[in-house]
Amino acid sequence: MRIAQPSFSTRERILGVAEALFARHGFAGASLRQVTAAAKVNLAAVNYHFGSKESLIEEVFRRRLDELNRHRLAALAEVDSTPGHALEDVLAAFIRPALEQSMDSAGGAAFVRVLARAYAEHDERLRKFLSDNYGHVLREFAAAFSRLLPGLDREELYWRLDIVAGALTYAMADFGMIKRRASTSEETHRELTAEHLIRFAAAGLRAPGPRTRDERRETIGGS
Amino acid sequence: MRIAQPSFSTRERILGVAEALFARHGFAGASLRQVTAAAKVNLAAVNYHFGSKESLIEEVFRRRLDELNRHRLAALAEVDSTPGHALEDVLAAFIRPALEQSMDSAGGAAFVRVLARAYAEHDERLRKFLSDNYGHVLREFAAAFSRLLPGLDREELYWRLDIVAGALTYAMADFGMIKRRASTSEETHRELTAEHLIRFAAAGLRAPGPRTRDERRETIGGS
DNA sequence: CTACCATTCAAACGGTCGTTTGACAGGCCC
DNA sequence: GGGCCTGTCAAACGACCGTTTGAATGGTAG
Repeated sequence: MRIAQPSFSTRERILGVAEALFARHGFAGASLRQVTAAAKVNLAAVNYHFGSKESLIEEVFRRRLDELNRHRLAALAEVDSTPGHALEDVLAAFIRPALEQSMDSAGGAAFVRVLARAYAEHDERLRKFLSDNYGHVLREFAAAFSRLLPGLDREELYWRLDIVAGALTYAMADFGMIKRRASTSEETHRELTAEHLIRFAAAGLRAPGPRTRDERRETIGGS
Repeated sequence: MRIAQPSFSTRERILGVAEALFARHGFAGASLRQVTAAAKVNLAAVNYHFGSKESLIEEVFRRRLDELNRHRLAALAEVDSTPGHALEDVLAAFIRPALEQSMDSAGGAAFVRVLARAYAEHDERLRKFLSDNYGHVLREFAAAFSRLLPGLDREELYWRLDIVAGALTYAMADFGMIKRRASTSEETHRELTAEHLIRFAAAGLRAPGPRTRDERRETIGGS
């Protein structure tokens, strides 16, 4: 596997390789020696350019999250300005940029695993860092969803968006047992994943609220 | 935080503490020295009782997964033998035991983070181990779901179950932004989570299939 | 009591870790 | 030219890692 790209600067090569190795072995599991060796740079270069391993980790996050957030907000803005847009369109604006980045050729695939790992690490420092970069995006989307789901109160909506985010994170990191068949390309697989997620999430978001439980009976009794 | 419980055997104390520390710092991040110190046992005890750190990790998994699978299958068997049971009941058999374990007082809470971490680690060895212990349970549930959703073909069902598993894992590990309020007890919070997950997942599973996309229009066009 | 066995223990093994150091090279401005 | 800043490099620092060793411990069977 090609990791180092000598045409890039030392700093960028470190970032790219670190992303790939953090994804594969975790933050604690990937050592600076592995990173610098794979990037074909000197060991001391990390501490020179980033100060510490911890700062390197943060920089790996910042680079990708800035890009993802830009794409998401741009997609949301376009959807929002389209009259008569549907719930599925807002979901697509949230889900598609993430999946696209998760399968982009230049290392984005690695990053989503890094992101999933960060969630798993459950580190408070890192969580705050993510919330700072992520929070306002999620709030904007919540507002867009709220406009399309006027019957849903705020708390109920946040519950459901939380579930959507969970399913998306899981899908991006390719955790599940659904394996891409060798016959289907990455793009096709991404498109399939996006369609399934959007369809599932739209139905889930539209589900009847907790109070009006009676409406379920007619559907349940069916078979 | 109380970790060591001197009344338990050395072996069990190591397992409990290891679970807690793996959850907090990861498999690579938690050292045997930290584990043995917190468990108040000798450093060599791990290699004596488990052979290696790797085997200790596997044992941490086996202990909890055996219990979880037993509960899930028992709940499924009871649901299956109830005439006229609903999709929500099968979902409850899948989701409730997991959430119960994730909030049980004796360290189960830590385990789900360990589980989430294992997913994130994406290690092939560990993944196979999980699939061996997990696979047949998931297949049984898939069959039960299939009976209640006769219109859904096999592949579509697996896609959706994958999404449910993702949302459940995410919810168990408490990744999301929905925070339990100080006023609500753990049990109440667990019950709320279960209800939301079940309602959301039931709607997602019942969503119209990919072929018959036209049916969505009436729902979308609404607002 | 003796012999045995499972268990615990302190100590040490070789290795790898993140970080620091000081020397060295080259471009750039004065 | 000389001084300076940026970047790279090999080497070393102390700390911590998983594992192994061999002796000590204590209960139990013969």
